[in-house]
Amino acid sequence: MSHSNNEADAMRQRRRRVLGRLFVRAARVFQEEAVQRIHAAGYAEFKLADNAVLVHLEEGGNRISELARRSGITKQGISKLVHDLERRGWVTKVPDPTDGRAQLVQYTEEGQRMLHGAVTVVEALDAEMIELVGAERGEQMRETLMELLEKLDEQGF
Amino acid sequence: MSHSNNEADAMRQRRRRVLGRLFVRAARVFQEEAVQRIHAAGYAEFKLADNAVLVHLEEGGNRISELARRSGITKQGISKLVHDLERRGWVTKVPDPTDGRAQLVQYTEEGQRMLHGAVTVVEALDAEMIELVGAERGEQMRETLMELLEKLDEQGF
DNA sequence: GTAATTAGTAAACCTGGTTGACCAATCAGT
DNA sequence: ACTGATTGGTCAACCAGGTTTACTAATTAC
Repeated sequence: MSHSNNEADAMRQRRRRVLGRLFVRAARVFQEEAVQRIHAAGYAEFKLADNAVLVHLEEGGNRISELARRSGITKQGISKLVHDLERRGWVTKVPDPTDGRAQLVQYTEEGQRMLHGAVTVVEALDAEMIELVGAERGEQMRETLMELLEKLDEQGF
Repeated sequence: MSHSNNEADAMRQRRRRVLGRLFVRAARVFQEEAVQRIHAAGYAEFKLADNAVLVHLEEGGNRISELARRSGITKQGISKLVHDLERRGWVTKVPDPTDGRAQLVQYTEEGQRMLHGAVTVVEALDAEMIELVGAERGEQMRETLMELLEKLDEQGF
């Protein structure tokens, strides 16, 4: 008799299956591995927080306040992060011709190279993970996850 | 013609489907909603970081160093967090009878009530999310996710 | 018994933010 | 054209959730 004793054991078992825990662990593993590989690809100064800006940069540049709105971080926070990214040579600020108060944050050429490298790394990691559970189940999971997020959004979560 | 212009657009589309992003967003939504509901359930002092300790506490208590190992946080970090949880009345430290250096962190009764409330909230939220995509696809996603994490673990990620 | 190890704490620091105060440019209403 | 309100951005002070470094006390290995 495997003396799995009481109800407390069963509870612990149930808690390990909760979506929240699974999402958090999966996110953490993915992010840590991605950052490590980006470092290994020659961009040792990359850090996770950079994504708050980099992910939203579009051709032509974006304003700090827009980046703040999109990323959910205060504009003061973004302002500091952009300054740091400038220092590292990955973005620059140019005056917005249409508004004298504003500045547009844009990738430098080196920044674009870095982005390209990072995207390549991330897509490879994505493919590896899908493969670990098989293409069919993996893509099914992706679709379900996307639908879940969409519904959560609709639902105001 | 919807002038979806160039390849940059396609790239942005692809990047939005990447597992990393999906995991991170799902984790964030789940956690924020769970914390909010735990607050609403009467435990306004609960914070996310508490999980690093609470999730690992077992009957009979655990040592700080053990909690540190399990949670991946330094024992100094855990030490401070435990102190804070003590202040809030949810855990106590009792001397370990088998080792004069050690102390065992245990739930107080109020702490157990809080835990029970939190678990209830989290399980309800889990069920709601599963329902949003339908029980079948939801449970399939959960199983795939669990298998993925197991394989990632085996694989040393 | 002494040396090395382990449990825990304290202090100083770092990162990734937040809030509050402010200036300069723009816009809205008259 | 003027004034008041709004918007874009920065600076400084602070905060949370950690980490590193340095240390003491108890235990274990020989």
